[in-house]
Amino acid sequence: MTGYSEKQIQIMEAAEELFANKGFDGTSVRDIAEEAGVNLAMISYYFGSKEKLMESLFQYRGHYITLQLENMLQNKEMSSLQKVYGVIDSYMERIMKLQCFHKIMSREQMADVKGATTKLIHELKKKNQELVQQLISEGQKKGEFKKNIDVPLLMATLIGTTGHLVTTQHYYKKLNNLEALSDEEFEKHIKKKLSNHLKSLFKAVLTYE
Amino acid sequence: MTGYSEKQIQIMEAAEELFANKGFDGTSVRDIAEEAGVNLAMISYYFGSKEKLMESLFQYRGHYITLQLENMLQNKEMSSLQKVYGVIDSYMERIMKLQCFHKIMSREQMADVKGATTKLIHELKKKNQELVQQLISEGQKKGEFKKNIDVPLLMATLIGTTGHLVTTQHYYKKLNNLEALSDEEFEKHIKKKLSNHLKSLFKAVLTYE
Amino acid sequence: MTGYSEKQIQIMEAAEELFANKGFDGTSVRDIAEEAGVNLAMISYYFGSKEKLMESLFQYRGHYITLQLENMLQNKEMSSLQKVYGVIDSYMERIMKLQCFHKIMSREQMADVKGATTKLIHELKKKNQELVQQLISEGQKKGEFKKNIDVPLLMATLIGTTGHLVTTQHYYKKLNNLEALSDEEFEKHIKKKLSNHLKSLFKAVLTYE
Amino acid sequence: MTGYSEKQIQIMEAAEELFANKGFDGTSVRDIAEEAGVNLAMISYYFGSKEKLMESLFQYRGHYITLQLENMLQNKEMSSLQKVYGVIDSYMERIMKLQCFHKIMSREQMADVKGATTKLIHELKKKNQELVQQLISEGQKKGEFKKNIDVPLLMATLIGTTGHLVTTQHYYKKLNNLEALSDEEFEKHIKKKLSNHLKSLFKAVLTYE
DNA sequence: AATGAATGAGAATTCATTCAT
DNA sequence: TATGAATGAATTCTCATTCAT
Repeated sequence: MTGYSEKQIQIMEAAEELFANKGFDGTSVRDIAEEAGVNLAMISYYFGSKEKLMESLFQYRGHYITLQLENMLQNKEMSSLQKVYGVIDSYMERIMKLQCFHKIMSREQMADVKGATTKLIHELKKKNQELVQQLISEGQKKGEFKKNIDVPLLMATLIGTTGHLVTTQHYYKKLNNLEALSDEEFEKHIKKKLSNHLKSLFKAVLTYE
Repeated sequence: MTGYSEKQIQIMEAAEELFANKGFDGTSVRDIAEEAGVNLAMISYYFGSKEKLMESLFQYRGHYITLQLENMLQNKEMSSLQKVYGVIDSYMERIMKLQCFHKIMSREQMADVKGATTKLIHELKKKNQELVQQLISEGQKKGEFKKNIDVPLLMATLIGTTGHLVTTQHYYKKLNNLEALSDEEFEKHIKKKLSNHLKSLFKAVLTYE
Repeated sequence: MTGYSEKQIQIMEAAEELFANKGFDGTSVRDIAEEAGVNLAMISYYFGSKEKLMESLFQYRGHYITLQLENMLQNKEMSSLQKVYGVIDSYMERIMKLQCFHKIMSREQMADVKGATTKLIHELKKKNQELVQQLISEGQKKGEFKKNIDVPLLMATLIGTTGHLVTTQHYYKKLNNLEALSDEEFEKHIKKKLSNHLKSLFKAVLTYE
Repeated sequence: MTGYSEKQIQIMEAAEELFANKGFDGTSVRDIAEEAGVNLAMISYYFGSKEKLMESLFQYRGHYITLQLENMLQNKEMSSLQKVYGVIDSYMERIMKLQCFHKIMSREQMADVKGATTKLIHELKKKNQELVQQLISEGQKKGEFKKNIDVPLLMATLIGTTGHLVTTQHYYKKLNNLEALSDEEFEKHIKKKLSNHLKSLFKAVLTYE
């Protein structure tokens, strides 16, 4: 139970796509209302303001984003590398599923003025980094991983590479002659490639071989 | 000779910072005029419109961005890996120097509607990818590099990691307790770390050891 | 029997206070609903519109306002001056009890466009003036009062002085260092002062000594 | 020199009339723009907002209102009663000339929320009361005036009577069959009547005969 | 070349009211 | 009888741009 009505979700998802592609300021509430197929005044009615709609969206998606990974991390039978692979796939999967929301987050992270979303983003990043740090430390203790791993930069590579690919997929498609592929095929293609790429990258950096 | 007067550059650089941090639509021409310390009407007067100011900015910075690398790539005395290292440092250096402009480019790449900047970005990406491709191929021919290198994804890692770090440096600082550092110190710190990180990443992925 | 349900009165009294202090246009039906603790739609439901609510309020209060004085005026044992004093006290009392309503009337009287309230106000003023005129004439006939009394201006002094004090009591309090007094104490204080003031004024103007 | 351009004054005077007759909230900036014959956006352009336009109006008129009386009060040849008459005429004259502005002030004084105008009104009232107090005291010292004069209530009578007449002149006209008179004639008529009325009132209350 | 003044278009939001239940 | 949801119209204000000088 998210606490949002069907119509509210309809509005948030319309806003999500528009915010992702046109930016918050580039999107008018008219655009959102039209895209969502609701009356213009409903947006203020339901969310109070455009700003608060954005906050609601963050809460709505943020809720979904956080409580992942934990049970996998506690699994005693997986090797640390397997767990890292799990993190990679899970992260990638999540971004792929919430592409629009991640574009919005990317945009927000660039802003100089700290809005209501800043704190949420900070906490999300903190939590993610801690989980991965924990995982790497575990691998190091077990002797699986090298010493001297720079976790923050490793995170930057995971997040940056994935994010870059997602936000520039249109260019990627054109640059690599994949325009014939349907959206689904392309997503499948890119997921596989990216997964392999990141795994080989992480393996090379983390392990002794 | 860039063809831009001092005042025009003043305006473009003010716009650059604002566009980077607040987005194109989040920045008003009034903001720009104020930041640049020029009369409001000057912007339309000099550039025609806000849109065209953006295009001028791309031309102004794009001009600077492209004509790099070539002579280094033709150097016969450097190993391929050294050249790759050169590319990494040169790219990183460039992004660091033009952080604002790169933020703008990141934002633009997310947009769905293809503006006047789209073509420029596409060509830039194409050229970069070709140069690196060429370099990798050379390394492979020389037996320095492994076969089966996925250049587009490697580019995504280079660009994505660097870009992510630049655009989220504020979070990085806070997350890693580096807030005491001055901007300069931090930049130096991050450059070194990132350079090492990317080089070890590329080395691990490209070479046989 | 006024013909209004408890809930309707609740709404009208909430509206009365808000209209008095914020003006008709400065008060939203939402404000009224909230203040009255009723559902927003109830107001249209019960009164038809905000405008009609105002009219109902005028009817509700107007009803109460008019049917005063008459029996006192017919009293054969009071002197004319005593009757004038009675009018002063009765008028003052009424305004004090219906301060909010009188603020609303003051506001309405300034309006250029003649609303539904205009006629009611006109009739009220007419009736009042006639009654006082009658009373003065009686006093003149009896030789108690001077000739050449300008009744309309005398009314203006009665109404104007009282009204001014009521509508600006906040300033009066501050200007005369009475802020320590409770609302009740202040009302008592002001009533007494004003009664004395008006009576001495009227006595001086009306009588031969 | 008021510091306001011709166009700004044009706007303020249009606003003044509308605010007086329809109230601040009952007047839209559209109304003002239309009445003033200027473009809608000019109002924000010149004054920032509707609220600030109101403040400017208060400053514009307040400026004119205050610096009166003083030299008359210092005149050694006039009797105190003559000076009081002077105050009455001067006050009345002022209100008659700035009828609209005084309506606005009357409205503002009823408001519960203290806006930017509150302080100005308070100071104006304070100054006025002090000047009159001073004048009465002088008359008392000279033995011209009675002891035990309630100055604040006397002020209420001056201000209230005049104000009431001004704000309800339309009713006064109709009630006293003066509708045939032109505006100018009526103003002349009312001025004379009111002046006489107030003077006789004050004389009766202040002096020993 | 440069600018203060001006403007039409469009922004977000609030409003009184109505409707379906 | 009563109400949560919905809406068209109108609100204030900001915007990028242009014009007269």
